Amino acid sequence: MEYADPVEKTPKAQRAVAALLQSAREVFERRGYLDARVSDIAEGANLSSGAFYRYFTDKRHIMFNVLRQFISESNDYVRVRFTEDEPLRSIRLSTERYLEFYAQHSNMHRLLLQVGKVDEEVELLRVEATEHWHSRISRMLTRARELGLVDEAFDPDIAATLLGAMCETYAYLAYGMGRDMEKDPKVVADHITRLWESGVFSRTGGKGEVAR
Amino acid sequence: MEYADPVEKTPKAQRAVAALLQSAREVFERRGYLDARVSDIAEGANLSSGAFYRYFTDKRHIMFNVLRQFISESNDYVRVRFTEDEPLRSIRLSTERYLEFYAQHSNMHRLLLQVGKVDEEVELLRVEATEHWHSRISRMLTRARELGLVDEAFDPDIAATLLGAMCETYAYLAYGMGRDMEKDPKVVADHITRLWESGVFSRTGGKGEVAR
Amino acid sequence: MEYADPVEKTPKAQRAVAALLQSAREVFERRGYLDARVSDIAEGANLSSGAFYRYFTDKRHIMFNVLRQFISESNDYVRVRFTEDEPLRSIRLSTERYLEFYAQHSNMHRLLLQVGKVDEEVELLRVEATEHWHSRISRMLTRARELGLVDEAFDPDIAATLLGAMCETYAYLAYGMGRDMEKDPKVVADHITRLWESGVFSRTGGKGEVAR
Amino acid sequence: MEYADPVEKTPKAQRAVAALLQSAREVFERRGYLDARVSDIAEGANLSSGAFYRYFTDKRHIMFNVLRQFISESNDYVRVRFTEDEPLRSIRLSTERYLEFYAQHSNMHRLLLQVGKVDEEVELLRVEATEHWHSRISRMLTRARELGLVDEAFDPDIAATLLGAMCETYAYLAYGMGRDMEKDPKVVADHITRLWESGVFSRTGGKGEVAR
DNA sequence: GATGAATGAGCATTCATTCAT
DNA sequence: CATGAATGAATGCTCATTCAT
Repeated sequence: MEYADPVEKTPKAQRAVAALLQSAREVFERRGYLDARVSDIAEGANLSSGAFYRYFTDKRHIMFNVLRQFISESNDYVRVRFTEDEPLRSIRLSTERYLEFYAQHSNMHRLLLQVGKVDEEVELLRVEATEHWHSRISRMLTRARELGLVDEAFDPDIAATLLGAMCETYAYLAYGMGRDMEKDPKVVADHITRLWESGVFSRTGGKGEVAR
Repeated sequence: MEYADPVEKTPKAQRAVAALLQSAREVFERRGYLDARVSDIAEGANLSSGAFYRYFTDKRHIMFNVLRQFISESNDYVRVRFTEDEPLRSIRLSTERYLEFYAQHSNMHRLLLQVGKVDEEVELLRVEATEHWHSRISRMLTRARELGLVDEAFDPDIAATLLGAMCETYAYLAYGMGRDMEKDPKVVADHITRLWESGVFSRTGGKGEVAR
Repeated sequence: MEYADPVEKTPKAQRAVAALLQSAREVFERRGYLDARVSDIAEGANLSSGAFYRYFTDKRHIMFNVLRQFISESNDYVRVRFTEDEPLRSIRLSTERYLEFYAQHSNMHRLLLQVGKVDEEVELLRVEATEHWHSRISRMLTRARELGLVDEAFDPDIAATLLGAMCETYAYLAYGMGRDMEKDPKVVADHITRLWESGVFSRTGGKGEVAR
Repeated sequence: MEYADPVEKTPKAQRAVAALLQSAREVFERRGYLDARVSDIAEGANLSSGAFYRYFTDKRHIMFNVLRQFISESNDYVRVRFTEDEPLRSIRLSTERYLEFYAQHSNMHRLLLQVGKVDEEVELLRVEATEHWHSRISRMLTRARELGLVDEAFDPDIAATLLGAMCETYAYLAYGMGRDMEKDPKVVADHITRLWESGVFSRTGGKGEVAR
């Protein structure tokens, strides 16, 4: 937080800020936050390292800006309209969107995760963004419950968190870590949605009751 | 990998290794891997920093040992026997165990996650441990499917991964980040299991009861 | 030296120079010479840092101007007319004036001293100003000696220097350092003058002669 | 203050500290505090710059040590025994000692003065050392006053301060600045003492009373 | 086997000064 | 003339690792 967005008036300065942000993003993606040198960032923007400090307090400052921007983009992309009589469709769409975006920006997600593990405040930022998404899903569920579409037994908050957890970790493994897993967002979203819809266990199935 | 476990013969040397591992674990938990100083670790074991290098190649070496040991403990704790005719009961138990262990060792999990984001090889270690757990669940599911207990539509691997994802992320938020969430492993495991059993959505369209 | 006084023709330029000098003086007093930023000086004069260099060669240049001006003010204030038949009265008055001025401008004195310790040439400036004062006193003494008012044994130059030394250091401690000392210029000047007049030791007192 | 004296146990470490202090003193005398580089100090002690930080927190730390040591040496040198029935002799001796020491260590005095102007805490150290000397003289005067040797009109504290001021500033000009002045400590001490003894003005002289 | 002293690479940061606009 | 963006030299400091004792 603490860090304000740089607001520059002259066009030249605005260009410099933009170039620095772009360069920082590239350098961070390439080398990670810890190994990124301010001089590299500046150089990537065709600026001297001194110029960097005209616009940003330090490396952490520009990192915050880069990540905030990314989180914001991500939020925008994932946001979907809620269709009342088909709540699962909305959730499925949002899930798919999340996976798509992750797949396309796995490097930035990697960065976000890395920095979070090293910088408490960034982690808070990240988690709060996640929770923001959860809370939207939670609201959808609450509404759906009012419509009698959702099992009364479920706490919408927990359920939303669990959904988010599935998406996030699956995406990390599939796209971030490149594990050998189904990659198609549609297929994965489908699977998740089905799990949500009917559970894993066969409806007709005999003994699959919750064990106690 | 690369690093062999230190195998010392003399009792004195064995004690030194044990003390260093213990100290390293404490220091890592307290300060994180990056900020941990070798000298602190040595000091915590009542040894000089020079002595450290008699037993470990470098800081990374001891970190690997500490983390491998933790992962191993974790695996042991989470392993449960599979009860064929009550697969959900087994899964529920394993889930609960996982959450319990996480709650009790959230600092070590935090460490493991941190280091993973900074050291590729450690991340592999961590992910493979996770996948090991997934694969056990996957095998349970496959077996349950053969018994007709599981919906044919589900890919056991994906399902297992999704289950693991829920546990892991939920635990991270609840215990690692201390977010304001349900903390009781039993309650959470219950929720997750119920989701698995019947899905979120009401079967009858009505007020879908929780299966007992 | 080297630096010429800025002589600007247009009224605008003259105003700029005046504003810069004023601002520089304030910034120097507030932060000291070393920590003063050219940009702060310029800003204080409502000018860009680039404009600064239109009027002054560099930071040192304006510092010289500020200090020369201060020294000149000081000289003017301290100058007193010599009353032939009452030399002590003149000296006392000059002493008092010196102390008064110092008390009122202790920040500038602090600056002058600071810069002197860091810039040989400034120290010369300062010392020469001091010696200029000394030499006036010395001339007074010489004249007084010719009149038989002063003990033949005294070298006027040394005596003048010693007088100046007393004033300067006392003022530094009392006004510059804020030590817990008599602050009233009149009282201090009185003391000093009395010392000059009759020495510390009791005239009638027994064995207080100069030890050899 | 804040800084503790480095107390090292092993002889090697003690030698390193001594070498660093010696080197620091030389570098400081040669280049002044501000322009001295830690690396130069280390190099002068045949050590790497890293080694420096094993013993000292930073440049300021070693500077404090160097200056404290110097002040202490100076105090020791100047301290003289007080001869009750010849107070002036004691004062004269102390004066002479002060001048001698200053002449021999004018570079260190220059350093002390320079640093004081830039570091508040050092200035306090310096001033307090000075005042310590003053207070000793003050005590001598008080005692002498009790013996009826000193004019009742004099405040011993002010008088002591004035004496110190004369010595200090004279020494600075003569030895520190190399001005063209009498350099022989005996002669100067003589002059000062005479001033103290009988004042500048001729006893028999006509109108030289203190002007009011 | 220990000790702990020594090494030295590596990077962030500041700000006086210059110069394109 | 003024602006304010860009330059870039210069150095303090850390700590993993090595090595003399």
